[in-house]
Amino acid sequence: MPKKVDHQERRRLIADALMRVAADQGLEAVSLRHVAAAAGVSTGLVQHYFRTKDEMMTFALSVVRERSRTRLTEAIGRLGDDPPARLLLRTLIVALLPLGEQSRENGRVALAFLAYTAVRPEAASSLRRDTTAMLRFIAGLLPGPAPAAAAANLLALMEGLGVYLLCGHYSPDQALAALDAHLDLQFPG
Amino acid sequence: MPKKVDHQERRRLIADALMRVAADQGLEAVSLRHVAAAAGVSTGLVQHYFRTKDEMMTFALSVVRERSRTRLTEAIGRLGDDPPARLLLRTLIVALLPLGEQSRENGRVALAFLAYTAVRPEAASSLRRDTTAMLRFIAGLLPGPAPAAAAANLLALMEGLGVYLLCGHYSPDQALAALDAHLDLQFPG
DNA sequence: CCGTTGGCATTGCAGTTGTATTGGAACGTC
DNA sequence: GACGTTCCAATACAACTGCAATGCCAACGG
Repeated sequence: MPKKVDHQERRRLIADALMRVAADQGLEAVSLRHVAAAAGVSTGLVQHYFRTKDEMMTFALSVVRERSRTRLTEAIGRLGDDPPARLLLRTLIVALLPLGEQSRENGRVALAFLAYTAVRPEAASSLRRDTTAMLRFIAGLLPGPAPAAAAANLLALMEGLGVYLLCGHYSPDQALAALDAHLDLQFPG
Repeated sequence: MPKKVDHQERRRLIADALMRVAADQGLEAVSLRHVAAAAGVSTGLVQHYFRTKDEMMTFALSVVRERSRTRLTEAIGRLGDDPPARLLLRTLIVALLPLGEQSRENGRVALAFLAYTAVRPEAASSLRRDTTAMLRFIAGLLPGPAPAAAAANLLALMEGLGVYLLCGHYSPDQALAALDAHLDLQFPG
């Protein structure tokens, strides 16, 4: 059975093209042909690696999540061992906010998928798991009497800042100022 | 020139149908025919009142904004004169959060439009004006040395809570707890 | 060396899309 | 009552969609 190409790599290449299309024309513009054209391949190839469009979408969503995860672990890794909680949290959030150019692209796609999953509950479970994991992690770092509520607070703040950044309602400076103001409240002294 | 029907009312009826479709199948499912079917009218009628699909979308977006505005002013109106700042802010935010059933529907459409405008900058300006107006209003109510940052903070928190509520990541109780925790920080004493 | 198998391009198809066009019914104005 | 205008339904059309079917080509196992 001859197998020369790396299946996973091809899928990732296609998902990349999908994200490029989705990032600057929206998820509605994502079609087999558009994605294939953006990837510089034939639609047959796309069909070969994804039996259905939904399969392709699901995979692309997993790539989006993976990218965020990667950015997060790298940023935290750069901090060294046992950083102070406030710095750790700030780094975590800054890493996930769409501040740079390619993180903006990722964010746009993530926002599109958010609206997408709001309508397709079967695809929402993975995202939900991500946020509950984040919630637990953040709650473990926060001082105060009610870390769970404070964690939900901080995570929602991050999400809102991300949305407003993507839509151009907030400037990066504004967003960071708001974040720091919040951390000032959360870490008194 | 015979004019028997109320132009604005018809447009609103169509926009209602559009929002119903968008709320439970997403914006991608919004087509002239679907909207017409949901409204129980012919596609010709839809075309008669909106020369193009984009015109229909833009109008629907304005209806979404208007609905939020109405809910907001009604909730604040119920408060009477000169309510304490914290109560006023909480009421404002609770009114805009997708907690009830029909406010969830509105929220879903709003979220879909958020992703929509993230890709079509020409449609984003009205939303941007809304948030800057909100920012100014909230900043005027907040104590502390940096009300602007605190306002951006609070508004982003609201947006994030809304998103997580719509996606089912947060329960209403969680969201309200997070909100109150934040207000506790913002209004010490 | 040859058949089999995976990789991929091409084409076809039925269904949906936005929009333009056509036609007629209902109505106010003269 | 005739006329013009508005309202709306029906249909036509080209472009696009997801998907299936087909066929060619290279590569590997026997």
